Amino acid sequence: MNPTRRKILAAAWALLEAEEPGKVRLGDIAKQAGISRQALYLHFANRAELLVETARFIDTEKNIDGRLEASRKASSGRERLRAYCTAWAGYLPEIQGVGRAFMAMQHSDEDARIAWADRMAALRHGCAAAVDALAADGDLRNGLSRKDATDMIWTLMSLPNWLQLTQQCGWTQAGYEDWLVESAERLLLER
Amino acid sequence: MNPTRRKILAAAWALLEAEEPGKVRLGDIAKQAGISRQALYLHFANRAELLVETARFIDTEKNIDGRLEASRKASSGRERLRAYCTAWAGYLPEIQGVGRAFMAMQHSDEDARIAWADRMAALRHGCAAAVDALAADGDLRNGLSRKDATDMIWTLMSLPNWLQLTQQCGWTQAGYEDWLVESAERLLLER
DNA sequence: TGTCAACTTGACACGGTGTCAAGTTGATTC
DNA sequence: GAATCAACTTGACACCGTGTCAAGTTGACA
Repeated sequence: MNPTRRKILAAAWALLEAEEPGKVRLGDIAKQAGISRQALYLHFANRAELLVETARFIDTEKNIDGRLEASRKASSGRERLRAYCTAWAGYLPEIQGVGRAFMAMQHSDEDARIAWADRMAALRHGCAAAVDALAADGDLRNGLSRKDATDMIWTLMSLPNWLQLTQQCGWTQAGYEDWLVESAERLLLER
Repeated sequence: MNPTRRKILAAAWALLEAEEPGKVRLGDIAKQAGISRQALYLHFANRAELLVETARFIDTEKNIDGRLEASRKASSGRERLRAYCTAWAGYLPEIQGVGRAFMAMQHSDEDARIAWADRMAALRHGCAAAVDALAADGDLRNGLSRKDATDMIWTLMSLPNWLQLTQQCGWTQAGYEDWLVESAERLLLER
């Protein structure tokens, strides 16, 4: 990868983790990367695109796809649900900075809205796959449709929920993980 | 109440319900109220204060306090939990416009952040009271602390969750209400 | 007639994004 | 050694919404 581009993405990543993500300006990122603000526009069309690429950058650096993909190998639906929940729970703290920056832009920038929605759609596909595996095992709660089950767990896993529990309620990351797995099972499985 | 003030609040309310709340400008509200943009500042110091007062306005117009208070009268903890969940579920669609406007400001405006946090703190107090009632009845799930139970249900009830389920997943309001009550019970109660 | 409060019109500063234009610099190529 | 080219710099500026300031206008009431 282009070294300047890499410097910019690393700077964006670092700042979004360190500061209030909604308050990180493009000028701050440029300064952190050691270039001029205008040079950013030689590599990214606008703020939204920079955020998208930063998210992709983190994905590859942290091998996110591989981690999430691993849950596919689970033998049972229940096992798959657990694996997917823990993989996502481990992913969330990595991208929370970018995620919050996206959320801050949602209301003003259409591109940002779409980009974040895409990302959440990918998460939902994984949820749907886990639910399908549960249904195939006959483990899905009686009277619960696959769609509703998918919607529920997808909502449970959302970034705002993670933020509220870990940032506002003071839960540890481990506590959040346990809660997510257990809640998913309580809401989806027959007991 | 001062008639101009009332006109402004009604205009803000109407616009926040009708449009994308993050995109409603003060000028739009003024025009809708039939006054100049500057006249807004004769009644409210800034955007955040206008939103706060709009929320209070809706509260009194819809008798929100009374509705939420009614859940206190429940005889059992379980009944109280149900009543609080349904009361809040009925409240959410009323203030979703203002709520979204607040959420859009969270990242840029400290006043807005605090105002919304206050509101959510009030919701949490209600959650804690319901959890206490459950605990008094011995109905709280084994091994679940009151704080964790409160955090869980408080998070479940959040506006982002309502938005995701009803706006993105296409759930009906009734579907959301049923889900909230049932999920609260599944997560908090034994068995 | 005079006063006062509520409101209007119009101008402007501020901050962050994104654009435009005119350099500078260093490596490559003839 | 001169020309070229891409990457970058500096500096200016337009746009948008918020919030401020100043100078009118209007209508009620004394």
